[in-house]
Amino acid sequence: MQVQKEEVRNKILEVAETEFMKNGFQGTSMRKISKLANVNLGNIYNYFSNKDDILRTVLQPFFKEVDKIVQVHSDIEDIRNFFSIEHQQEIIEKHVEFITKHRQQIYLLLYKSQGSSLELFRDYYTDKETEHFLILFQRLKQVFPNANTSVSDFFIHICASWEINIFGEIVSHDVSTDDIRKFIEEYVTFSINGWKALILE
Amino acid sequence: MQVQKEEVRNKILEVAETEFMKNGFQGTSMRKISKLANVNLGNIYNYFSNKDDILRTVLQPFFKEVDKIVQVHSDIEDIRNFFSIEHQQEIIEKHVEFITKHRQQIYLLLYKSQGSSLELFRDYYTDKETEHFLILFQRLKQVFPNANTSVSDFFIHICASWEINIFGEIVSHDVSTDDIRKFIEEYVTFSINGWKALILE
Amino acid sequence: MQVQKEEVRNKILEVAETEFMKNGFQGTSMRKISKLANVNLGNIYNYFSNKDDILRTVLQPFFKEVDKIVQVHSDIEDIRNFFSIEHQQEIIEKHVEFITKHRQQIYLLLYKSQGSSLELFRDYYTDKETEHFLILFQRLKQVFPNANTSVSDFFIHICASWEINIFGEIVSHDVSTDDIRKFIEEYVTFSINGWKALILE
Amino acid sequence: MQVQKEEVRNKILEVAETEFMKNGFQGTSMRKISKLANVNLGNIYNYFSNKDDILRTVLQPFFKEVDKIVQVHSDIEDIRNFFSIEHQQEIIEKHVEFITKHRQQIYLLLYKSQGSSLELFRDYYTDKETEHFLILFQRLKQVFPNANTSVSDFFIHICASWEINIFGEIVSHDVSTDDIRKFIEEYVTFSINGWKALILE
DNA sequence: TATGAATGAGTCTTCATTCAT
DNA sequence: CATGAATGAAGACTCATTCAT
Repeated sequence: MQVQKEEVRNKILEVAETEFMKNGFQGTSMRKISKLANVNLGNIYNYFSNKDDILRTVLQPFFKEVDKIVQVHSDIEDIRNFFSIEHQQEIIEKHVEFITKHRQQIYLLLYKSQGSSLELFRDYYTDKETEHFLILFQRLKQVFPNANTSVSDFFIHICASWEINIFGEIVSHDVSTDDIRKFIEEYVTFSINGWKALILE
Repeated sequence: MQVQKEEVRNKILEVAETEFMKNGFQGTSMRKISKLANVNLGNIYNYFSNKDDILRTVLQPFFKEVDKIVQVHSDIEDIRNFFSIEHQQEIIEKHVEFITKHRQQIYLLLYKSQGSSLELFRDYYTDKETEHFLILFQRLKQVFPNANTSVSDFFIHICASWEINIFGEIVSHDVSTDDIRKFIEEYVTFSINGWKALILE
Repeated sequence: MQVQKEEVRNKILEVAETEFMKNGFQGTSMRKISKLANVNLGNIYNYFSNKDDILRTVLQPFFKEVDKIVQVHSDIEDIRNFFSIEHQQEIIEKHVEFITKHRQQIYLLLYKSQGSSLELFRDYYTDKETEHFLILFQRLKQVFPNANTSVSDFFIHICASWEINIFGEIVSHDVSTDDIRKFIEEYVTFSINGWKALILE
Repeated sequence: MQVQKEEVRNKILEVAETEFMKNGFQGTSMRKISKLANVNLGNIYNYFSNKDDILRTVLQPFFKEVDKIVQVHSDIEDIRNFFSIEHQQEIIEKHVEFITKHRQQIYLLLYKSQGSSLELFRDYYTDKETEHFLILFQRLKQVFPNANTSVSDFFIHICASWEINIFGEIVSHDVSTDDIRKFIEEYVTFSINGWKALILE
């Protein structure tokens, strides 16, 4: 009984996730979920309180980890290491691991959640990331007093947004892990030297 | 008479654009357009064949220019000048001009066209941009045979996507022209040095 | 065309009124109205904005007159005439005329509007009536200073409520006009002597 | 065990009564009763055969006594005493006692039972009361052959209905016992003199 | 060209009740 | 007795589009 129940619940979530990804939140009807999951329409409401709840539940495992990732940036103990390739690699490795794990959810959240209560997640996350970039800059100023930290807020915002965009692109394109790794190296080289040029001269 | 008709047509387009931007393509009903435009619901179908057609027409002036912009990169007569700040400035200045002019349409297209036939425009445009990046690279190789042009396709794709994302961020945030200019300088400095690091060493 | 339209509209109202009276507001579904009126369900919403709107429209002719009736009491120019049988007859005659005219609507409003925005009409009307009774009493005190006007507010409330109840009973029972007239005489005799006993001793 | 079961049963009835009174019979769902009573939805059907049954059970203690009250009028041993204030006081005192005791049930029955099998109780009760009024009149005629007992049936019906309406008003307005008593005196004075005027002259 | 009524399938959600366990 | 999943119909309302006039 308990097993059967979990089965139905999971079937609903599974079907919903697929459909949301294919046709978006607004483009997916409860009827369709009901039919594809082979679960009586009304019965769905014994498992979830409404359509939005299904989406939130689909994304639950993702949200549980997303905060951890966001906090990674704060743990900058030695800012001097920040520009080291190793450190960057490490950070991004964690991100990519995260991305690979939640590929589908990220895609759903970034591109297919319009009309749901989560449609503003992208902005929320961009703002969070921007905050971390700014904290990073304050630390930098303390350690390198001569650094030019007058970079415009909007550029920082753009960079934060870029990161999320990168996540989006990765999850949109089914890039192989190897390609991701190659890409990371390029990205790190690219941005470290970009930042250096902006800040240190 | 013809003038009157144009008025009706334009009123529909105007209202539709506003509503699409506010509530998205799927979130906007023909009824609402009809009411807000003060044009009879059935009559709308004398001007446009369906809802999707309205969106496409709204974005028509934008599409007319977008190809020009896309082709800008191809006109690289002297690739040696490519890394010059002046040239980059010029290119991006054109982009910003374009962005400022079509701010609304870009926003609509990037964030609010889900459910329409244009929902894949972002991908289409990214691909176009990626192509241009690749052409640029071939030219580069011809001129600087020693350049390391083994940058991964995915990274190039990411950069093309970044550009579109930047467009999206700009049109999403009502940045002042001055801030845009400051931002461009930073962006150019940042990316030129990023590319240098990737390619020339 | 215009004629046909009115026909449909009236058919909806007619069917709705009948069904509301039979099964109450809550007990009547839009589907049923649609079927019985032979009007496409969605099309009903071209005529009325929602179910409640239908009820309100059904009762509109009633509401237009109800305020007139309510104000009748205020026009007491000569309070000395108040207890005269003629005056009472006149007042109630007007009421009965009103009741006979809007028999169905009153029934609907008093007994079958639960769940609609009009479900509190009975209370609203009772309060209005109570107000008028109280005004009447102030006038009485001015003219007959020795009158005992210490009748409890609740009793006055009960009498106001009684009136409405009488309306309800009349419309519930298809009483003939003759019987109504006979009843009025009895009611007037009964209540005038009741009030005399309460007030004048 | 048996005690526990009684608890469950009572909890259901208690919650149902509250909800029926708040939102009416139709406006209360089994789900809500289940949740508020903390009793499994399906399990409710082990105690009651359906929603209507719950309402009927809620009102059972009331119905058990209502017949006694109705019969009070029949026990007129000496019709000569009928108009005595003492006797009327006594009768109505009993009614008020009854009302105070079953305040909630009366309210539920009179105003909130639409859609249930008891929605016609008001009519049933009015008819019963009317019968008693008529019996009373026959007795009166026997004792006072000169009395004018040609009062219209409808007026009697109205008076019976008035009583029920008074019950309704009392239970609707949380009148204090003192106010009820004051009101009764007024009511008795009022109606006795009303009847006198109608019958004895 | 303009009207707005008509269509029919669609939206999400809730209902009372039943059933296997 | 208790559970809570299952059922199937129903709830009000909206949709893009078509059509006769």
